[in-house]
Amino acid sequence: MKNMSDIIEAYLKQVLSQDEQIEIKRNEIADQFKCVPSQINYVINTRFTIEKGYLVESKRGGGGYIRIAKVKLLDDVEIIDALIDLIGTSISYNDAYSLISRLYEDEIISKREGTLMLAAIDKQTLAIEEPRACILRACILKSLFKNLKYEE
Amino acid sequence: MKNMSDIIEAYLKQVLSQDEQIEIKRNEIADQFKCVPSQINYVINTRFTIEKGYLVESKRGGGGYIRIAKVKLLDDVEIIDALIDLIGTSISYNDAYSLISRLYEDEIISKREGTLMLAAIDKQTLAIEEPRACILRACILKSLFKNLKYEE
DNA sequence: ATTTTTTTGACTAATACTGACTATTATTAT
DNA sequence: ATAATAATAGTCAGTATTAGTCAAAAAAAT
Repeated sequence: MKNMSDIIEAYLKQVLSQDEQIEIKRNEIADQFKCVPSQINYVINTRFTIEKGYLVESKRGGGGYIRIAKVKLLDDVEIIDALIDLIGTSISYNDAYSLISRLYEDEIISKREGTLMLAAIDKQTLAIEEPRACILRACILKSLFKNLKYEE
Repeated sequence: MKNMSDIIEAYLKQVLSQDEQIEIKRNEIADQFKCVPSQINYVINTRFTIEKGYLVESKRGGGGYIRIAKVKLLDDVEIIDALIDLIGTSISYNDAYSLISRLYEDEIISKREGTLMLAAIDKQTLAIEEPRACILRACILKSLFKNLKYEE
């Protein structure tokens, strides 16, 4: 007998194998598996991450839900992962520019997407002093790059 | 779509898809959906905001009404400028989400561009506490939107 | 023995629903 | 004309219904 998180994971994936996306009620699943509701969050946070190819959205309040969708990982995942490693925890605008250029040259992003990325991380936009701007820039850039890995 | 507010929203939008603007009687809609009249206000205040592209007018007293109109802007630049104005100096993630959705619905940006924009401004990405995150988010979003106005 | 993963629950946050009270406008009575 | 009444819509705060967070305890793996 595996642990409960694995069982819930398997159950959700089994349902997902039939539909492209599923909508669950956190409390219902928790009841079904006799666990506390927050364990559903644990399962989702550890097993249905974007890195593993899932997109999760939710809404609270009456009629609330958690929606899990399977996304298609693209071919360029390895290149992107390599670039994410290069970003590290801090990166200058110029180095970021190089990485974005690289994505454009490899035809992973369009010119317009590249321009948008640059707009998001330039010095004037971030409007803070240097050591912290580089850290923030790295966070934003990594988030942008991660999102390039999947489709839909 | 399980909760009443979503159902009422969908109904109103369906009627709006046929006419440019609609005029409803609050009590009639409340009767129709078996809810209290103030729920109609709730739906309007949460779903038919100016950020989402709607204009609402009303009149009380005999012959009173609530009029909902889909705002129509002329060209892309105008829409973008209007949205930049709405950003102001500080904006929550949810409000930003509405604005980006708006650009997508108006076919000014692709889905992937929208996803990238969201990735650049989400809470986890910015990784700072709330008052300052909203300010930073506004800076980034304005920079992104401004870039949409120029094509190469 | 130590580290990692899982489980738990108290607390927090977001969204939806309700009803009593208020505000405005139109109509009717004086 | 003015005042009273009827017919609307608005506000706000309280309750209900969800989901999220976080850190401690427990269990499992190393």
